[in-house]
Amino acid sequence: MDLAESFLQEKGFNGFSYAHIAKELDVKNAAIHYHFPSKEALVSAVIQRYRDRFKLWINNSRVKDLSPQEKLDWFFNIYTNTRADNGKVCLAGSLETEFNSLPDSLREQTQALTRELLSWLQATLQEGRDAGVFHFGGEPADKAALILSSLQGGLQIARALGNSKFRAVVQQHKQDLLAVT
Amino acid sequence: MDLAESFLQEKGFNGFSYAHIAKELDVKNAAIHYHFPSKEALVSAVIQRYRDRFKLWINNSRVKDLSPQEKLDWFFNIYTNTRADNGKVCLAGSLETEFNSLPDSLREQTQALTRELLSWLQATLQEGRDAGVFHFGGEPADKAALILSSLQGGLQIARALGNSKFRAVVQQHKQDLLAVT
DNA sequence: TGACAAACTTACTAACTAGTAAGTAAAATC
DNA sequence: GATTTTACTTACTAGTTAGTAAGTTTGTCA
Repeated sequence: MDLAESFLQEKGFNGFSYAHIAKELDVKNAAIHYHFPSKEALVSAVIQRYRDRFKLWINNSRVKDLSPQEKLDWFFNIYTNTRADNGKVCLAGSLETEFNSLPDSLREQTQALTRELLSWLQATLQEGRDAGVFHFGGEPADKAALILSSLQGGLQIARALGNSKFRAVVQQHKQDLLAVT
Repeated sequence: MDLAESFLQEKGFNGFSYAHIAKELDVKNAAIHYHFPSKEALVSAVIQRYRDRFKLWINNSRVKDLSPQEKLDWFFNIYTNTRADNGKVCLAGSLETEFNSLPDSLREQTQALTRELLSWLQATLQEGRDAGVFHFGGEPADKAALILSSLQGGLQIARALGNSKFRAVVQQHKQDLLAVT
């Protein structure tokens, strides 16, 4: 599952095969089918694990009790670390690019994951604006959509044009949110 | 080339084959190899055409003579129309997701395309801020990276969660840029 | 009318894809 | 000590992939 997750983020759903994983583990192709009957089942388990992990984090006091600014920094850092790890891309973003060639169950998993990221971000933005530390007009839901989009897209652009482009995105968000208007 | 471009934006580089194009055109597989010796050559020609088209547009007086606000609207509309056309995704974004499994010449083409989009956007933001119609702190290059990232990412999120998420991104950008601080 | 070239088709290949069926070795359980 | 379960391997299959070589039709031009 670790390898599948890595491959998804590095090469996309259509970019890796059972053979890639088998070679890496030095086992045969069929050994993976023993644990996961289909590629669909394997990737579904990977997304589920990712969702569970995120849920655990945001409900843990280590994140829950942070200030809105620190929460946002924590969230940005997830993406910064993803970027630093072999230029990986957000799992949700990777799956969305190939959404049209995904089996139904994986589409649903991708939808659920994206919804969960988005709603946590929305709540955090709301909380920060209510506390007077974030400044933005419009709906928190819209600002959340903008920020998540740019993080997903930023990781992709960074692949072509380098790390500095991703850092620029994060920095600009902080500038936009924290600037006293 | 039209079909290849569509498939790239709908299913990604690894998501379509010569067979898909051949079937659509009602010709044999080998007929495409006659015109484009390799998939690499085909996709390279598609990206080059896309770059040429963008260059033509931005240098045409119909776009060149617009106000910064109108220019930005024109740019946003490219993405809105891409979204409306079968839920397609930005060509650059599609290629970046699979950047790691792309042949060298396509990586270079993708880099060049992204750089061109980014530098036009940066110049337009600069122009708008100088004219006093756009309001943002920090560097125009960073704001350009943020906007392009979010448009690419927004098209992808829209696949999972629907059109409204993409509209939210565009609306929030206008809110952020035009709000008098 | 004949030569030539453009745009194919037919018929392949070698490599890779997800997935399966049957057999095996070792460890856990009764 | 016998039985069962776990975690594989061996040996496949049917379908798809990009790509090739040789032959065919069609239109153009001298």
